[in-house]
Amino acid sequence: MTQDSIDVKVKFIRGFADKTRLQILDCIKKHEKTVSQIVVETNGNQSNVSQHLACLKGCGIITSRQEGKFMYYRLRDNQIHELLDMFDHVLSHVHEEVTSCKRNDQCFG
Amino acid sequence: MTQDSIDVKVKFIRGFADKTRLQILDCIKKHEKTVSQIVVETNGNQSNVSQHLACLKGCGIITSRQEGKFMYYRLRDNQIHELLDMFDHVLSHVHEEVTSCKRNDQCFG
DNA sequence: TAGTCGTATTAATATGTACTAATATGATTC
DNA sequence: GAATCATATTAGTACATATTAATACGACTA
Repeated sequence: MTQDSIDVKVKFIRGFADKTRLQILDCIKKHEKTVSQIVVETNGNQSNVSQHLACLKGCGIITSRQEGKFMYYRLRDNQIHELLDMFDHVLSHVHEEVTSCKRNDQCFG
Repeated sequence: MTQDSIDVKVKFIRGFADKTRLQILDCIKKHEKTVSQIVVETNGNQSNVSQHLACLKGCGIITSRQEGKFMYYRLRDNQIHELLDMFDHVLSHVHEEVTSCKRNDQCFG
């Protein structure tokens, strides 16, 4: 694996590694939504959501289309959908261990 | 999705969202290795690698077994292996966009 | 064309996380 | 049991990232 491709990989995965972003993804998982819909449904604030959407887009996780003054965001493609499902699936196995870990040092675990 | 389970999900995914940790995972992907083997192969330093291993373990991504003074680390199970493969697979599609993103604000994208 | 609505951007701040160096622990060997 | 080897932990620091509030932009509408 080249240095470059591992950097891209980190960036891509990091797109999923945030609570707000996972909430957004969950929110638009079934069908596209506008920014304000997402803001309401995730109980977020507009600026923050907008920034996370830009981040997700930059990571190749979502795409958008404009319709008048609205921007609709949706998952990039079905592979992203499958990846999200895979997370849930794997997590159903690991859940207990992850929960019980009480590490409290610099490495967030 | 409950608040609790989304927190666990974030934690789990974050386990993968770091260059050093991805390098470690790549290193032990095929078979278990000792800490010092990993240190050498990833060109890391002992303390740092050790901390990341603890992190990965706390995230439910790897497990370990002791043999004398050696600790062997390996992927937790085949699902983790599949997840790593899935990352590579999805990335082969998204690669260009992620690379070309030039965002440079607070949201790392 | 002024005003409003939806979204994006900017700047400031607070917090989280990775890294390094130093030290501690625990198991082996002499 | 002292020394050595493999690994873990701790403390300090630097850097990255998330959040908020304020502001700007762009597209409709009256």
